[in-house]
Amino acid sequence: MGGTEKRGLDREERGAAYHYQEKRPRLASVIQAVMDGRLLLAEVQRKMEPTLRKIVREEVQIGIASMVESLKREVKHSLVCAVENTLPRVVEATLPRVVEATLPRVVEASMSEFLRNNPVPELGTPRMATSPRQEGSVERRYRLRFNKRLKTPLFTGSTVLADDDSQVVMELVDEKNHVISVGPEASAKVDIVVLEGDFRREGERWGAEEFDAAVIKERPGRRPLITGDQSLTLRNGRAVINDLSFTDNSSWIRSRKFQLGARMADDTMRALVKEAKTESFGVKDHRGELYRKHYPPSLRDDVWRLERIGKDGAFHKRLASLGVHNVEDFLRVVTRDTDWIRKELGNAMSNRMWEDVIAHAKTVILNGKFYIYWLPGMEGRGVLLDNIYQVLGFINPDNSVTPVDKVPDEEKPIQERFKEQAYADYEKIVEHDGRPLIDATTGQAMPRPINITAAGKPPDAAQSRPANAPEIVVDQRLLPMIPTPRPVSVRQSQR
DNA sequence: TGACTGTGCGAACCTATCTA
DNA sequence: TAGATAGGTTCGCACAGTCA
Repeated sequence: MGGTEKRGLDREERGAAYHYQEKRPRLASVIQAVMDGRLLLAEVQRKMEPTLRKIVREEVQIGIASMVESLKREVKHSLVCAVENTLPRVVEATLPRVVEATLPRVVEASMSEFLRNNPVPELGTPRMATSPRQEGSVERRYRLRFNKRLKTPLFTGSTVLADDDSQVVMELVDEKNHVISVGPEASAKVDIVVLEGDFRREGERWGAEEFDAAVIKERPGRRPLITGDQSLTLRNGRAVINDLSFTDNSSWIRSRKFQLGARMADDTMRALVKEAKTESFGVKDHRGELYRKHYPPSLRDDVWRLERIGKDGAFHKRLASLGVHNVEDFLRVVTRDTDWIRKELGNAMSNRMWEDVIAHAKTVILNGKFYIYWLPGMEGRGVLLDNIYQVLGFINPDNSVTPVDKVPDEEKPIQERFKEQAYADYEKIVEHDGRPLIDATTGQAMPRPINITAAGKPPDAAQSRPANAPEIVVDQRLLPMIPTPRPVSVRQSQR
């Protein structure tokens, strides 16, 4: 097993390995490669640019230095002093701009002259009038964009979707964000690539070369990092990403995050169209999704879907041995005897962990069913409970129900004994047969059981789930309905 | 044969408790 | 109070079985 290379180990080294920077090629070797026909035009330009940039910078510096010297000779001593004090700052401030403004023209002119003097038949006529390699050299008129944010976190093997579960659409837009639907660009091919997670922020400028340098390839010996729609063809400026998934997690990369990027497949198009990228996101092992906790959990979820209870972990095994297999089982046993189940889990379950488990479990959506414990030897009397055996009220012989919060004070001791008896004899609790249940104090149908949190309030799933947990919307129409009540004689308060 | 899926193993990580 | 320790969870890796 590769146990020596676990989490946190050698990440920097691995990151560095994947960010191997190509050494700057010597001009002579580049020229030789071109003459041999081993380099394509784009490669030539990419390899020569650093050298040419250096030459231009040196020439500009020499020119400025020469100018300063002649100025010095021509002005009086006092003026020379002033110039000496201010010029360095001026030069420092203007030099980068001078270089940036000069470099593209020099590169272009040098390339043309170089290729005129060194004709390479396979290369044909130089076609790149502008360089997309440097943002700012030529403003790219259009840009690609992902129409929506991605749904995160992503898992290996899962299809990449937008945060609203729709498909992600690639769009070609202009500077006013209008989709370009006509012209050759609107039906061009687009490549989808994976980028390093810390590559630029939204709105920042970058050049094509920087973008390409941030592209991540799969780890050695592994399948391609993404599979599916890696090559799209725009139709009227749009292309749907139907089926794209990651084959590997993002933990091995320095930033531990990826971004999806999109670039025009054709170099000519890249001179006109800026690349797109998404926000950075983590890609987790597929098992992370398989074992993911549910927010909120459902009554039928395995108990390990609750926070702090690991699948096949110690608590899961202990609960299973006690007959607690799902969230409903767990909540029922908690309602009946919190102290007992708490002790059964042992000291390893700290108070804080216990609070987390309970808080998560109580965000469950109840299904609205009623349960009844019929008191033995007391004809027609029973205890009305919800799914998780919280007492809702007490059933009277006339089939009406006194809600638990409306029990007269003088009856509370005996009702408390009924409740304890129900919990002690819980195996005889049965699901309600559907007869109408009428609130004895209002004459209205008994309200359907609602969720009661530890704080005594209905849970707010959006508040209780962690920030990164997906929001689950429960369709209330799918929940069982309480039978429509028949008008029956309302039990008036007779005591 | 390669991709996919399930699972065992073990290291990293988190949290609470213990102890000096 | 801070460091050590212990117990539990999470997650990456590797491997075996299955399937197209």
